[in-house]
Amino acid sequence: MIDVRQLREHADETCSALARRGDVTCDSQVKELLELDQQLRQLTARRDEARAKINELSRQVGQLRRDGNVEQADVVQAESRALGDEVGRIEGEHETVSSKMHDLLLHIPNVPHPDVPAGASDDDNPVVSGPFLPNGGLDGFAAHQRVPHWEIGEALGILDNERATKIAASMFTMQRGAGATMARALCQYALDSNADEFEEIRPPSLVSTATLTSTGQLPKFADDAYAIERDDLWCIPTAEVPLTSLYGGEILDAGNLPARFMAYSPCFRREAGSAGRDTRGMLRAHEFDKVEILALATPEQAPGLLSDMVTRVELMISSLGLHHRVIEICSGDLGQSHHRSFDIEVYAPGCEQWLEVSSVSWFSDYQARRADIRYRQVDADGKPVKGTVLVHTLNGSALAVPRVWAAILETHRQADGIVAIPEVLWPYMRGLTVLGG
RNA sequence: GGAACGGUGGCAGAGCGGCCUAAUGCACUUGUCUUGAAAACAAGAGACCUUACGGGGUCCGGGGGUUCAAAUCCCUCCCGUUCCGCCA
Repeated sequence: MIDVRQLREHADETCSALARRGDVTCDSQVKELLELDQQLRQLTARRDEARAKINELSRQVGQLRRDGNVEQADVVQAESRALGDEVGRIEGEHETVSSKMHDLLLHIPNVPHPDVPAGASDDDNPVVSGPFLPNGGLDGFAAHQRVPHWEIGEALGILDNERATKIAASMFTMQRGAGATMARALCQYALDSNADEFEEIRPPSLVSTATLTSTGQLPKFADDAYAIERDDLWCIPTAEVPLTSLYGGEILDAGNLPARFMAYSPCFRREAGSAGRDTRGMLRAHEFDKVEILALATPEQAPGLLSDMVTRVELMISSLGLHHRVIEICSGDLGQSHHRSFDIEVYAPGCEQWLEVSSVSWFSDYQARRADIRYRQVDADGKPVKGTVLVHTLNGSALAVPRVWAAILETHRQADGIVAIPEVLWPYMRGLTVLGG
């Protein structure tokens, strides 16, 4: 959520920053929020005043009873009871206003970073690095690379989506043999490559409603997540969800920032809005594996971490011999919680499209406010400063398995139909260096 | 899943309707003393909301209730420990 105090004091700036998203509802939402905020503060003041009076009167009642002055005690008691009723009424109003306000806050998006390029949709996202393609560009791929991975996978017996559909449902995938090994190798490789700075976590794959709300998936995108209603749990759509909430409700020491985590996890997505799209192969599935990297940082550390994380993903993709480009998400295409965001896309010559394999994002304090993750600052002498500050959160996929797996099949397919496994994966392949050899 | 007992400040741990504005100990911070440190002594110290910056309010696992008044009584949910059952 955005900062109500910031909004109150700099309403115009916030509104015009939000307007860059091109979402017309923001303006009225902000106005309504400010009104509710005003009401809430008045109600709080009235309630606190009445409560202070009750506390005072109750103290008197206790004293009077101890002194044996029953008559006077009854009088004061009656006065206090009347005030108690008054407090009850105010609290009722308070509750109504504050829940309205909270609901609104959960729907108002984050303020874009000033450097986010202007644009209306994903057509306006500029390429900021690359494209890194073979000589000849998109025409530089050989004919034997222009086979879609679902055909390659089936021919080599390493992809069996038909049976995945039989035992689960459509849009589930299944790799077999060396294909399954390579899927796992990719995770292992991604974890090992980031272990220099990121602590490995193996988080729960099911989380509570509160946890899924902290990262912004709820309440707005409930249809996209798998719910286990009987136990009031949700399947995580990404390890970002448990990792962000790792320190939810806690106060960290500035000395421990940035705190960096990485996790392998399965990811579950209902893909409610995209039925019938990308149904073939590995481009879109209800369940897939991913290694996520995430950082909790001070506002000062955040920009450097953002570019570091993008660079890490680029290096990983290059080391697999894949062709990529980095695009920046423009103001009109930015996700609700995002402050600034970059996508890393890999070119898949077989299905002839750029595949989004990672999205690295900076959330400013938007998620931290929801999840209540703060830190204590230290002064020049290293002594703790009074008060607390919200952390900034950043995250991105270090490696999303299915699309990378698909791009490897297509990019490294040789003239003989066999796929060369990238050398960096060899240590994890039990001696295999090719698929289908 | 069944039973019993628990959840209090950074930690440990008392309190079981009103002098709780939460004891005490440890840890912490600042003074005094000291060349410096330790020890001793003294004082202080949390979070959140609000403020006319004097204050005021909220927080004893969460929520609800009883009461003039709740850490304390009642209901409910969550979490923990131990025993039983079941399992990997």
